[in-house]
Amino acid sequence: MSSKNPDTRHRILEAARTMLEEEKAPKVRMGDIAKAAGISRQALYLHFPTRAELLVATARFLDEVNGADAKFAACSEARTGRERLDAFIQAWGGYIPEIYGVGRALLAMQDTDEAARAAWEDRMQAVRSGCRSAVEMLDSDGSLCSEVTAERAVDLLWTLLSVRNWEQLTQACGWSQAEYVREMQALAQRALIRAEN
Amino acid sequence: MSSKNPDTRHRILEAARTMLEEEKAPKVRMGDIAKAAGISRQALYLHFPTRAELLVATARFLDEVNGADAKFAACSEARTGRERLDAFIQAWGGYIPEIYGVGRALLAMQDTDEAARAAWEDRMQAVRSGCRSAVEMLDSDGSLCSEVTAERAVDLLWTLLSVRNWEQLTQACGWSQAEYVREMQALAQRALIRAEN
DNA sequence: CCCTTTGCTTGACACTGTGTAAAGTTGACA
DNA sequence: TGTCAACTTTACACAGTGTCAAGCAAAGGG
Repeated sequence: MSSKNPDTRHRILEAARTMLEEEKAPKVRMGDIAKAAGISRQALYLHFPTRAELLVATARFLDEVNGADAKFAACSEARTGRERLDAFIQAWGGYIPEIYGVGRALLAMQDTDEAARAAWEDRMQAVRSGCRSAVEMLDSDGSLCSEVTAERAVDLLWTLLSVRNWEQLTQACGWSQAEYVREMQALAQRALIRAEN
Repeated sequence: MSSKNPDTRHRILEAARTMLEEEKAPKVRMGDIAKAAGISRQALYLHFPTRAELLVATARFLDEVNGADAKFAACSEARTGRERLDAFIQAWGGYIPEIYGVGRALLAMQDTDEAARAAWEDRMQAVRSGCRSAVEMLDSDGSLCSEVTAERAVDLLWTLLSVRNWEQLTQACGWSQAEYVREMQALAQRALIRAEN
């Protein structure tokens, strides 16, 4: 639509990706990204009208580069609910650190920018639908814990796997990624899967 | 130290409390609070040097007014680990909505303001120590799930009970406060308590 | 009754970051 | 040679935080 040189656009996205990988993603400014892309701030606005839109585009770009969709899709090859749950949590454990920086930046502006909030929510639908498919399989499997409805279980799982949780457990509690994934697999199993009696 | 009229200070805190109770706490500005307190913006800065410090003071004020400490302390009267876990989750379920607004405001600026981040973390120590005492009792009780260490369980519980989770489940998933507390009690029990065999 | 201090007021302003506007430059292409 | 597209530079509006300086009004002591 409004974009000009697709090459420049690509350079911007690459620059944004690199910048936003770093620790302090929410502090990355438009000017920083422009400088890293080797263009002026105004040229940046020619390609992306707002910061939120640039961040969203970067998130999409990241997903594309990392083949996020394919990784999630691969989970549906699992043949039991339990396997799918594990596969999904594993996939998610790899996904979150990939988009962590951009996600943090987007989340940080969600209070002031409704578009950013909606965009991030939209982004998270991939994760949420992964939760849903895992839980549905548990349900049809008969392995879903009888004390929880499928709908409830989706919400719970989705919340357990939110970026915020990841953040809290890795940063404040010092958990490693591997620990986190393992622990969440165990937690989800204990909380969602019918106890074998 | 720097404070002048303690009466004015109190009026400010009351005004801040009221303003921050509302939906869009992170958007509440210094000027808004000053106006609500019936003073000028500059007078506000005479009492609280930064926005972060005002928010922290407001949080403390809220805790005091609501007798938060007493409510958490009452949990230790429980005589079994299970009871204490339930009592604590119940207390927490009442606490979070009380400080929700201020907490949201503080969390929203944690990326740009290190002081705000540290202050909120500090505030959350009350909740975290509640988690610790509940888990410790489960542990000495013999009712803690054998698959998880006590330290791990504290981290997990703390994360389950974070404001962000509350937020996600109530806002995005439409859960009510009562549902949330009930469901978290159940989840914590399934995830942390040894299965009766 | 004056005089000082205290607590606040008003008005101006620096600073940061986003986003807009306008005019100038450069290179490709016809 | 002329024109168009993509980008540049400079300037600026706007919002919000925090600072500074001068003024004012009331309380209280000499």
